[in-house]
Amino acid sequence: MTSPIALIDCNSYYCSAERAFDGSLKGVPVIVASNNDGCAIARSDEAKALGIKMGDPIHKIRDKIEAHGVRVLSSNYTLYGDMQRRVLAAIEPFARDIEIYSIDESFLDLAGFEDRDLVAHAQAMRAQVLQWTTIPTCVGIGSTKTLAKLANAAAKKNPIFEGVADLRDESLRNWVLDRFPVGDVWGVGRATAAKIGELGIHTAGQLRDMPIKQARGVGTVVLERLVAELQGVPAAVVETIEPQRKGMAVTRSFGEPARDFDVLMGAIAQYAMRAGEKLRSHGLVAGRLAVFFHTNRFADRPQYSASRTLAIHPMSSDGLELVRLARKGAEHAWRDGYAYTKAGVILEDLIAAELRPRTLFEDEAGTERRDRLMEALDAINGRFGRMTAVPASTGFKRQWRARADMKSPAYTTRIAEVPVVRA
DNA sequence: TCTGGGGTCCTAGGACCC
DNA sequence: TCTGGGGTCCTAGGACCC
Repeated sequence: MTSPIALIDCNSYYCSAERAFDGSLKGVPVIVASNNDGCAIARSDEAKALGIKMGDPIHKIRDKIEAHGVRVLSSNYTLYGDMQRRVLAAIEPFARDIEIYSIDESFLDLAGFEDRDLVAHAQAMRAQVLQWTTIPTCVGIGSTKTLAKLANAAAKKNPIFEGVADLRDESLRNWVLDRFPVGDVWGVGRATAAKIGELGIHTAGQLRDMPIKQARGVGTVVLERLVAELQGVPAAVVETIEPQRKGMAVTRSFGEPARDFDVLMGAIAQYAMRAGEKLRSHGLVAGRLAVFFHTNRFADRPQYSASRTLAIHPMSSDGLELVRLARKGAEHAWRDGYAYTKAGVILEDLIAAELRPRTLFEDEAGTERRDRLMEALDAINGRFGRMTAVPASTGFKRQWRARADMKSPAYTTRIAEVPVVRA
């Protein structure tokens, strides 16, 4: 008998986090926009009811926004990250182990809690999160991660569950699975849904009943595992230790297109510096750097997209070295005459800094000097804000900087911006 | 005028080796 | 006339997720 798994996730998380500090957002449609205020990435129930979809470009729903007084906010990741800590603190006593799956979702290993009424247990957990953070949540319970995820979606969609769906009971599970669109199953995307749709599989129940060998043939091992999980056979466990990350990226769309190399390089230099900072904050070094940039693929204009990958040798987290390599790649890939709207720096081949292989003829003293320089840079930028101290190559005008015109304050992480309650 | 950012995993196919 | 087989490693690209 496997122990029950729960998935708890926050409803309209970014919107809910914003509402925690701004009462005027309650009861009205709210959307949080992606970087550059480009598209809607979180919608309150009221906004969903207006037909605003995930990923809708803001400029295409302007009419709706104005007609219904939709409040649009730029994303404030510092706030969402800090609120996540508080949500996790509320959840912690209710599970044996927690796997943080995303900024607003966690899998819980409920081993040891089986003897309790798990629905009541989950309701108590939701109440705790709500009380500590004002953020509403839903909980799904099942014998596998896929079923817990599916239960969670059911709890969200169907009010009869009152926020908690426990699908360990077979007849209830069958009832839900038979009504659950296969395209909404965790791991079934557009391509897979179309492929198995042709075979007459349209519900989660039908996918569960697909012969496992056929699943392997139609999809890959991924679909095979998914069918097993729907049948209640775990193909994955709640992972309690954070796995070593494999890559990291800093990529951005520009507020204004870049037409000359220096402007583009300014953005790329900043991303490379930021990537180095991220590496160092995780105690990692990278062995490979990729730099890319491209034109706006939605625009009816000449298109160009380029990327270059370079070895970082010796492996390093030195921001200035990353900038140097990124420049080399960008120079190589550069083509005149285009309006570039997005660029990025991606680091791969990551390992812990202390495991970094030493190379022959390494300039030990030089490396150490650089390490100290980076330490000082991190200290300055940590204390006075990102981008306080930067290499001159990032430029001074930074006209590529993203728009974020409707960003909420750093309510919880910046003393000058904490909310003030007046008597 | 204006369409996000950051991840993971899997597979196929080429290079290379013995 | 007759021209292997099997393994590893790496990369690019697809699919999917939040």
